[in-house]
Amino acid sequence: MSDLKIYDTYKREIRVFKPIRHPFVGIYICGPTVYGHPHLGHARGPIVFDVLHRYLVYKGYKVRFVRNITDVGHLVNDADEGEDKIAKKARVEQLEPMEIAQFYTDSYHQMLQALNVRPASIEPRASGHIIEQIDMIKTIIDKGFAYESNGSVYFDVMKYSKDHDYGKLSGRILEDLIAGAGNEARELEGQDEKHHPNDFALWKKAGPEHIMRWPSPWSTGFPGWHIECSAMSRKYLGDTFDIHGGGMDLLFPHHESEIAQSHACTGHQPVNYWIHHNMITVNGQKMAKSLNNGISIDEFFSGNHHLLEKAYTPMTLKFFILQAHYRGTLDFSNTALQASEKGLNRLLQAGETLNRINPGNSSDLNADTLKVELEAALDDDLNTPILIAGLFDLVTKINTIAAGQMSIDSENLIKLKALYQTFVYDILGLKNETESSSDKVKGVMDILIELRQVAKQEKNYPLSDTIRMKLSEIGIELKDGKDGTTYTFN
RNA sequence: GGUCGGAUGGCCGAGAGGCUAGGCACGGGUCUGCAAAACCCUCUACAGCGGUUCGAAUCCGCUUCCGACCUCCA
Repeated sequence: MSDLKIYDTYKREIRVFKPIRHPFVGIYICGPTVYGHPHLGHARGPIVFDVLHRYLVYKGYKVRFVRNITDVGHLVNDADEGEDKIAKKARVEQLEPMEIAQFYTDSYHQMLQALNVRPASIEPRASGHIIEQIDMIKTIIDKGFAYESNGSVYFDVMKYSKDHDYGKLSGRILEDLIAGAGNEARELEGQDEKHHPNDFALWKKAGPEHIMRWPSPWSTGFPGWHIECSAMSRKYLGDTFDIHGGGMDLLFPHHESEIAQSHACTGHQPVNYWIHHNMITVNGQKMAKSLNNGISIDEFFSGNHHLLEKAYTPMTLKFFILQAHYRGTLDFSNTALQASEKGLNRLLQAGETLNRINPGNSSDLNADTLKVELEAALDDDLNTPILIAGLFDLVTKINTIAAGQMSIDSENLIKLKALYQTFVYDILGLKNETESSSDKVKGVMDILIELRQVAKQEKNYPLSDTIRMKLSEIGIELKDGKDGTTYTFN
């Protein structure tokens, strides 16, 4: 099997993936902040990294997949100031902060399940790792890269920069950050607590309005946003681990700060491969509340949104996302979604056609060659569009065989079935969403099809068409083929 | 203002010096009582202007337009 090559944001090049300790692979993905229902954009990361996860398992690696839940520390206006998002929501709705975090965590999990995303090995919560975060902050202070100021603790970016590359991951130059054109208007409370404007908070002293608060050596307060990922990834994956993933929008300041904190704390680069996926756009622009183009996952699946012409299934969304490369932006549109819906249907349909094929004596295709081609697509920086193109070539071949214009021997047929199972279902994680029929339903369908067949033979077309139409109305499609009638549930 | 990325056929989207995506839509055909499905055929594009090259969508330069990040963000 050839090597997986993946684009590393830090080194800015495609690199061959080599785990630190073969065959173990540690992956950390930045999960959601649970203060609202997930929207369309939240689906991309889990889907992309799920394919990575599944493909690594396919390649024989033992993967520990960690995806966190941020349930503290994110602030409304600014990384260092303002109200905690979760605490704010709590006051508005008069609920316990943890109740809200739980509610939206469940909502997020429902999305993952609908999208057939494999569960994480560990799903740590920031609120459950306050001790680890405080510990890490202590170490960073001891090593001289952070200082306390009025009960809060800040990371000393200038000091860190003397011997380290702050800004390398996100391609930022410290001087530009300091100049910060466009940032002049920012008037931040507590900015005077910092030695330097670029310093970021590791611990914040809580004002009386903060409901979520924990004791610490410096004050009763709460951890800064970035420290949770550093503390949790270190706890479960070690000082240096294989892969860290997330959205491109997290590059700065979040991931940049993570590197700084972890490096300052442990003396090691925390991550070997940084993988970032791009954003989903609507009419060429990122989804944002101010543009009123945000579509929640629920709205998407129900079709209940002014930008949606109809409801789309989770698998349609997944397939739509997988038809584009993860590093490019992906523009949402109804026509594109509907194209994906039909394409997916064709792909899944061919999988069933495959089960009806009878092997012949000779073979017009070689399953081993196909396998190599499909793997090559994913090895090339997880190029799912190419993989899918290859699968559609397969669809054409399967259909041609089914139509009797090509043949396949039993050995290749068995391999082909396995190939289809592996790539379509196991790696891409697609599944058939139509209801599976019980034996009884199957029996009823057989009776109906037989009755209709009789009607057709008697040229009683009004009756046969009525049967077909009525079934269609309840979502069952009849298709008359050469070898009899088949049906699909819509 | 700074940094980084884009501009591909009707739409979505790969590719990345000579071959060629793929899906959907459109048009024609085979099959069929009709329909659907399936299959076959057709549709040959790379923002503009220069340059490098035997050859450029792909490399270089300039221009125009678009986006992301710089603040919470998947």
